[in-house]
Amino acid sequence: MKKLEHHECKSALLPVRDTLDIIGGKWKILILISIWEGNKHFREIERSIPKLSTKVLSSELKDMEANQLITRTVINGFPVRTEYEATAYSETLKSVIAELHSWGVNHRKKILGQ
Amino acid sequence: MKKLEHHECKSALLPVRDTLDIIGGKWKILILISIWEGNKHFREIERSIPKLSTKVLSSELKDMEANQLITRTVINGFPVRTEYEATAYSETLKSVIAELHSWGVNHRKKILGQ
DNA sequence: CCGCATCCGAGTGGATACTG
DNA sequence: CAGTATCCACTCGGATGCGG
Repeated sequence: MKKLEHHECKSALLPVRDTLDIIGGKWKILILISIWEGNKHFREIERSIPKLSTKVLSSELKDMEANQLITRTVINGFPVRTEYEATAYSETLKSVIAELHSWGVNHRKKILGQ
Repeated sequence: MKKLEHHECKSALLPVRDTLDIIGGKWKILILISIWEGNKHFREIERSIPKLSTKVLSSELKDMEANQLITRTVINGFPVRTEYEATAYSETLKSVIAELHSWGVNHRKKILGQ
């Protein structure tokens, strides 16, 4: 993708903020990765991420469902079980995460090597 | 850059979080863009970004200086003036921002088109 | 097992005033 | 002009308990 020029930055802001709102929190990427790794159930996801409370997990999952990164399926029976799964669409975030990762690796090298 | 595979995600997390910490706040990208657009002085930057208080601006600028995205130069005289400038290094964020932007544009299209 | 409701403390961020 | 200090409202998020 081409680089943004300075004069284009202002108009670029809203979508940038949208994206940051969606993946920028403290937990969303962790949760997404946990699901990518195969965790499907609420407690499974909770246990896979230290320090994450049920309240926060619950609200994060709702956001992510609204943004179509995951699906939520209730399986009737007793006890009730719920399955969360990553959507194909969520895969499109991988290039974004890859870019964040790449910059972060380089930045860490730069800051520490001084 | 190649896509991340699932099993690589865990090790990818720290650098991703680093990057999000650096640009993920509510203001940092706005401030960076304001400086890219030519605003150099504290009050100039403040006035260019609605709702941004001096306290927050002050602390954000410190973070950004620590991360070498900007430089701070005090010009003696009276009244004292200070110049903030974006570093060449800060330009490396443009591809990250471009990726966030591109995903955000597409996401907005997807969400609204329903 | 799933996940919401409630309570509550800590931290964030806004407004304003003030110093150098 | 540049930035800090203070006060305060508000939000966030942790702990816990409960209902389905």
